[in-house]
Amino acid sequence: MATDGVAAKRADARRNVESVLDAAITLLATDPRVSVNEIAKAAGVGRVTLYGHFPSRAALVEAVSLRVIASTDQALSAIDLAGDPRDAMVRLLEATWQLTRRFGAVVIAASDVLTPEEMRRVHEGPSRRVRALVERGRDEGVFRRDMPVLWQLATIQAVLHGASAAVHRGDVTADDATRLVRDTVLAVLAVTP
Amino acid sequence: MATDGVAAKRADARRNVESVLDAAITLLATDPRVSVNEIAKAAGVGRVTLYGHFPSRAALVEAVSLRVIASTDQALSAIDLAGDPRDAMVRLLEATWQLTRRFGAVVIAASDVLTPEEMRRVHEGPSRRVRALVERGRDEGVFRRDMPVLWQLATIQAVLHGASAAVHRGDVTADDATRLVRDTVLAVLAVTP
DNA sequence: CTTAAGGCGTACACCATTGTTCGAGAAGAG
DNA sequence: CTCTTCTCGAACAATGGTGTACGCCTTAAG
Repeated sequence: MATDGVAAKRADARRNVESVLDAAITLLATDPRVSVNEIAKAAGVGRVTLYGHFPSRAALVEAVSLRVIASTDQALSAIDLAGDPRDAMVRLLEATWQLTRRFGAVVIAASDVLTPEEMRRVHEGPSRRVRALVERGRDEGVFRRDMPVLWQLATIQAVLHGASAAVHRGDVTADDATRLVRDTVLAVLAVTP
Repeated sequence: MATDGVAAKRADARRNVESVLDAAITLLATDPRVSVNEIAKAAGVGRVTLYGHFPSRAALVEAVSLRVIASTDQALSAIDLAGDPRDAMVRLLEATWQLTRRFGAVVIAASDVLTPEEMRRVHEGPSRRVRALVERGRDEGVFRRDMPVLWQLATIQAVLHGASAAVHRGDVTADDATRLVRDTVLAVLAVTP
């Protein structure tokens, strides 16, 4: 009965776990404090069933975070970061913007649950790539060096977050935002003439 | 007994209202969901007493919002917006940055309580000045025109918010942030060479 | 000093949310 | 088909927050 050393869940159980994770990601991405009830309802599953798979709300949020991180890491690792740092940054931004739109406020939900240490570790993966690229651009003289790298990373983060809010608010369309994020970040990073 | 047509509260009552508002602003500025209990405790006042002055948590948050708005409006109306738009923007940013640091997350608390309509109206006051300045800069050819004004405003907002977070996180000092906010926003607005 | 307004703590009702228990029934695995 | 696993709803306890009622004490105002 066990194809593995471990339990081997039934098919509908695995299906339900998937539904719950999907629903949780979708809802948490726009409202970090949705109730377990709403998540279960959106997943087409009873609340008790959900608790059968995740021992607590915190555990669910953590599972969602891990999935988001994995998805993010996978998407970003596919990006070619070679060549002119500006072009590489454009590619990286494009992908990151899609991820920001998709996952948005999950980070906030996570920060309510994960320890600061875990949060730091979780952030590190994706931001490492951006950081490396920014540093290379600085070394090659195409990105300005009169600001701390950490500040430049924070600004990129802020622009992405702000763009997400602006789209949600209806100030700009999602398509326009792609271009605007790109141009804005490049303007921030560019060396002053 | 009534110097006015109205009630004329006792001296300690007015003092307590002040304490509560001060404490509420301080606490809400870093955590938008503090409990009434904590606010009362921080104000050195019983929870019941607080409810004697504000009928509900929402009413308190609204009063705080009004006070913050008034304070903001007063601070910003003192800024000279004439002359080179870039210099005027620097002055405006300096003041806005101080306000952002001081009041921070009050906006978030407000958005949980006020209707979207009220929120819009409340935001309009302060953002009107920034908007007018950005538009003048565009007309005079010193700010770029290949982005929507709304986007530029959103970006300024995002940079300020991000700076606040970066300082809180310890990535940069508050003093450095002043300069960095200035340089970053100017880079975003400047016409491309 | 007298009086009324205000402050304080306790206690209570109310609500939403989390997490658990139970038993009947549906659905997958063999 | 049978057996085991899983689902589901209802019901329950616990928690933590909001808002109210009451009685006693303190303090400002005249």
